[in-house]
Amino acid sequence: MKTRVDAVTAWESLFRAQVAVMRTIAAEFPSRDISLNEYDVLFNLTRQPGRELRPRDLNRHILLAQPSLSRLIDRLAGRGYVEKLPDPTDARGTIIRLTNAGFALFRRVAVEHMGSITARVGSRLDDDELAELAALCDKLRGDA
Amino acid sequence: MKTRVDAVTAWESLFRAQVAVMRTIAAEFPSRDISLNEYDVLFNLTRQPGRELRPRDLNRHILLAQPSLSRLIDRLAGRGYVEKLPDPTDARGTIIRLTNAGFALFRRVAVEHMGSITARVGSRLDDDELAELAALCDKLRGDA
DNA sequence: CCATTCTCAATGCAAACGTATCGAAATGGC
DNA sequence: GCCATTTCGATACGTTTGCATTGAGAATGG
Repeated sequence: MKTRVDAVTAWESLFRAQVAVMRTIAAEFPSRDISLNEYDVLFNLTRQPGRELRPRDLNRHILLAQPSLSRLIDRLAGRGYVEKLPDPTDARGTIIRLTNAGFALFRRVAVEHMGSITARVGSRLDDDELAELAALCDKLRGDA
Repeated sequence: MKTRVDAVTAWESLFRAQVAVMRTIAAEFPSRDISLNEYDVLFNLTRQPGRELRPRDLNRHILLAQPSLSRLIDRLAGRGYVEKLPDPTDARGTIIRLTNAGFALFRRVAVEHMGSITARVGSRLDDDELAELAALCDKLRGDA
């Protein structure tokens, strides 16, 4: 069956490309104040209205086990980059909100980080290819 | 500048797709004898003539720091899945060779693992899209 | 030919991770 | 309303990871 092989091949290519790009980007990642996973949490918070999200929802976007994310959030909170608020609609839950300090840190890091991405990704593919790649990956993710 | 934004967007899409697919695949990953990273090492060894490779070369394909890979290999060797041989052409180097037991384990795990990939990846994209995605990712990786 | 520099793999150590588990609160059936 | 089940986030504990460094051998160049 042809599709079986193609699916595995496509995943293999995507995975290796991710490894190759991630290696460059991680090596160039700025700031000793924050790790890539921590940055990713800040990034996801900036994309939400009010810059806040419950851990459970954050966890859907981030490749970390729930306890790991829980501790990562505690570390960010300890440094003042996020704050933990009680969820009025669910007494079990917590709301993680990006602080001004966290947003400032994000913006400072994001500029340089996006420069790395642009240099590494933008140099290999042209605009049409980038758009095509994004469309295929969005379809593959299937959150649409 | 349009390309800057597109490159970042494309990387974001690729990265999130990787997270989404990896989460499914990792959850379904078979066998408690081996982790995904360990499987990846075995996989890369099977792709080489003689099923052997030096740690340095393995490291290019795998997203792990050199000391982490070094210890991962030791663990695999301790369980008999790979063997460490002296490199006749470089007395510093070691050659990591997949054992028969390692190859048998790989094949046993690979069948089920590729089933997960096919189910998750193959169900969202058709054959043409899979081929297109693979081509773009290969170009992005740029090992060519 | 020797000194300097570089590369390969291993080790010490602290930080971060995953699995298993827990308490508390929400949900769903009866 | 009540008990069983599920969900949310936190904690315990062993494992894995990365950074810094080391030692040994290869390459360079004067």
